[in-house]
Amino acid sequence: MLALEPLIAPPEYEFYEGDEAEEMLEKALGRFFVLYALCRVEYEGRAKSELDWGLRILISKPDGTLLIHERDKHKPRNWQPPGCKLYLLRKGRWPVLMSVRRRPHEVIRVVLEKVLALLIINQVAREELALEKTEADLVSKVVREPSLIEEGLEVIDVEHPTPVGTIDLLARDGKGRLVVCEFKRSVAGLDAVSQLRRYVEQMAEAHGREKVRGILVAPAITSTAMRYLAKLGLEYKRLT
Amino acid sequence: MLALEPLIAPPEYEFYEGDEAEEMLEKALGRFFVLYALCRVEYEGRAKSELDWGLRILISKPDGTLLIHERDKHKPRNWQPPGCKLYLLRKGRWPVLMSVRRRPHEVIRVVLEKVLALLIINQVAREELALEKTEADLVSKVVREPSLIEEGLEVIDVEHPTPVGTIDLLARDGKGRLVVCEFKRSVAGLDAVSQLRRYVEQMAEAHGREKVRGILVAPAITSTAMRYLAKLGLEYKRLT
DNA sequence: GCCTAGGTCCCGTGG
DNA sequence: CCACGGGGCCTAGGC
Repeated sequence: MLALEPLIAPPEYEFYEGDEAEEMLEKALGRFFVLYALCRVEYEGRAKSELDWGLRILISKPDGTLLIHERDKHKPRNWQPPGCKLYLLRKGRWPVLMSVRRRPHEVIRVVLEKVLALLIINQVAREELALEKTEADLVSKVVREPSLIEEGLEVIDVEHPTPVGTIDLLARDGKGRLVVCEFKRSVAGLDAVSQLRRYVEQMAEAHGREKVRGILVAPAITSTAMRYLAKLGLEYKRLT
Repeated sequence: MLALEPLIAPPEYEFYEGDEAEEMLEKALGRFFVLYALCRVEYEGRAKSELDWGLRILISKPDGTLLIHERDKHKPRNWQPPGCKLYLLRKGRWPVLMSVRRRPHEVIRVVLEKVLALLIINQVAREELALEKTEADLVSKVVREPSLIEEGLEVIDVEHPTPVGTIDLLARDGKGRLVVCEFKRSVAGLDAVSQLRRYVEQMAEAHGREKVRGILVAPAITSTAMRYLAKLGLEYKRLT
């Protein structure tokens, strides 16, 4: 049985470079692999960055995803999304991993000085079903039980398309007025109010402003958003 | 010299479990480590998910970041941001890695059936300086050269605070009118128009609508956004 | 701590 | 293919 011990804290003075490193990486291309290496990283595309020599963790997935992580933070320091192509080339004595995205055109080059660890993985789980409490769940809750917003409400449509975007839920109240509902699963901010306003004014064009109400439905709302909402004659309904 | 070979494609029938696995993981806690394991993942917090038994890659950083990657996609399947606490516990014969976030309260539990590989890393690069072409760069370009927007423009303020958000750039035109500029580094959409409108109307309250112009500055704009913009009497200036 | 806004956002969905 | 909007968004910056 192969010991897993060597996987624990490989001493820093052990590594591969040059031809040796290139050979190892050749086996990895197209597979799921994790690389721990001393490298330089250049990115150019919509934005641009350069990372000087440093020890980094690189993850490459067969779907074209590339992630370059440093010591801190959730987000990778540099990355490439699925669909990109990975190439192995040479720059002087250094092997270089190059990932290319077509649209928009973006390139990452990882120049490898020392490969400290390479883990090539044969099998990784794919996406499976998993439940979540999303905004859509909140909407369907209201579709089933419109009185959660207010008594006498009647649902007309969900995901209702307009020239200025899609209305989460469209309804009619007890007095026959249209009710535009915008849902937020979390704290609603200024952007949510602006969104709701766009939809309300769009509907008002056909029906008249006095015949249209707008309700922001969310578990909470920021104070500035609340003030802005009130000023526009729109409403807020707390719903968790 | 420790061979790196064992790091390459460890056969699937080699693994640690139970006590052995727990011992290995104890050494890893608090360090930067990469784990390849057969595991089950439960997440509960703002949302909720459950992943059935599967082979996954788990990255844990000393800053509390936890990332659980599957075969595809850029984003981790489950994660925890920096600042979370990681604990190692036991559930029956299974070691469990539990990561806890305080606010909002969120928990991830990774139940470990088999540890196939564990890479504990001593040193990883931290954030370094790196240039980028951001929206801020676009703004400063205009601050230095206001004629890029139009002749006779005079910059009054940048990052100008208002009760409904922060105006990217505030200026005065040749005819003494206020000019509110909203910048987008990429294609501007409906949201950008709504944002600009909020600011323009805010400034109009003090100065009168006819004394205030609003310009959306971006390399491109969607057609729906352009229509909405025109309807509101706002302007678009292409700038890359 | 709250709140705003950007991001190489990614990602799904619908036209 | 574009475009819109959500996200457990994350992250930075201001107050």
